[in-house]
Amino acid sequence: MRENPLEQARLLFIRRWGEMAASWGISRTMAEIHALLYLAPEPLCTDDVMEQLEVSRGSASTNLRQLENWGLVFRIHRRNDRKEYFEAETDVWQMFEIIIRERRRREVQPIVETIERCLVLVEDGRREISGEGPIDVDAFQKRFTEIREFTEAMNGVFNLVSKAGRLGLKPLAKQLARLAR
Amino acid sequence: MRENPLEQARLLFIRRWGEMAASWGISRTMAEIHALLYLAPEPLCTDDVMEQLEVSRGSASTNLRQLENWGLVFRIHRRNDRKEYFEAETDVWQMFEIIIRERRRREVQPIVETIERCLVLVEDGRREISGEGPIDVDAFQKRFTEIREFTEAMNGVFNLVSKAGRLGLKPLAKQLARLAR
DNA sequence: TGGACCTTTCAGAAGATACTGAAATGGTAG
DNA sequence: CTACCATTTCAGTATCTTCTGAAAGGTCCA
Repeated sequence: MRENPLEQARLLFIRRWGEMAASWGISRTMAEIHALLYLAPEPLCTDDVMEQLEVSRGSASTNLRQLENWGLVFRIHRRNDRKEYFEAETDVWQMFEIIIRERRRREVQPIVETIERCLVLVEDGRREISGEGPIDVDAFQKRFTEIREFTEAMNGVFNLVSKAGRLGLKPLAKQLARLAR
Repeated sequence: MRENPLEQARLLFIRRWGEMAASWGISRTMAEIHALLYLAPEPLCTDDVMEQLEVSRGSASTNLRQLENWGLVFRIHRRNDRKEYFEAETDVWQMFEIIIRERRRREVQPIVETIERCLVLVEDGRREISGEGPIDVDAFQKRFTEIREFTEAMNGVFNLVSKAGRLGLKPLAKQLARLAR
């Protein structure tokens, strides 16, 4: 089994996927579980995960739950079997959409709201110090508006890409990509 | 100073930028320093950073160096002044390009290479087990090719977006974005 | 050459994050 | 209701990351 190339590929991918996740603020184990399920030909149960990745029951449970919350993994019940099985989303475009949507909600939204708040504060400040001092309020404000414009543009780009994926327009995305060169 | 709205905005933004960074695998302090410099009307020196963010000299030095390595911050020398000053890249499109280019090089490239390697291994495995057992090699291989296609498409999209920014075609990016709705 | 001034480095400390193992909880069938 | 099986929770622990403070390293000028 150790020198079976298919098995080698499987283990290599799982390891690398976990390593990469670390630099993206995702725990190594969670990513490894995701990779394991992504490659699995059929749903796995908690004990399969524990055994294959050598993690504790607690860790497996917690991470599977989190993956489920992200919407990247589904819980499956089987008749005459109390165990729960888990299956990964295998459409990479769908995965992309899920990840972007969730990260936007959890991590981008707060900064967008902060920018809006900052712009309000800058307006307040501008009124307060009108005709006073050498402070360049315009330049200060510009830093905020530019970030806002950027996030709006990015928002749109991601919508476009995910729409392209959803409609099965993968070739279109490629086409778009080629345009850029 | 505490109730000056401009100052409030500045502190709020720095705080939030640092918090957000944590979920993206970037250290809080490094992000705060970046935000501080991004909003600063003129270059700051190490002591300014230490004072304003209440961090040690070692931390300031290390993080400034890292930001410089990323290309997000520039080191500036002044005549008749031994101190070094630091200034942030303020063009957000440029920032985006830098961040994507660096993360791609450091974090996406390894997974791409792994995928290629996996595909080679799968071909080896296919030969080895030809006409044997019930293992569905095709399905297994498909998981890898789909990720490869996806990364290629993404690559192209990012090239397009960064080109749009580079050419000053920000309105185009917005237009593209609107298309998606 | 020596001293003033700054930056970098790094060992140890602090802090954050994730994991373990076991107890508590939940749910199902007899 | 009880026994059984599986999942969840959580306090304690391990591990990894980042920070601190001080010493070492550079550089410039008198």
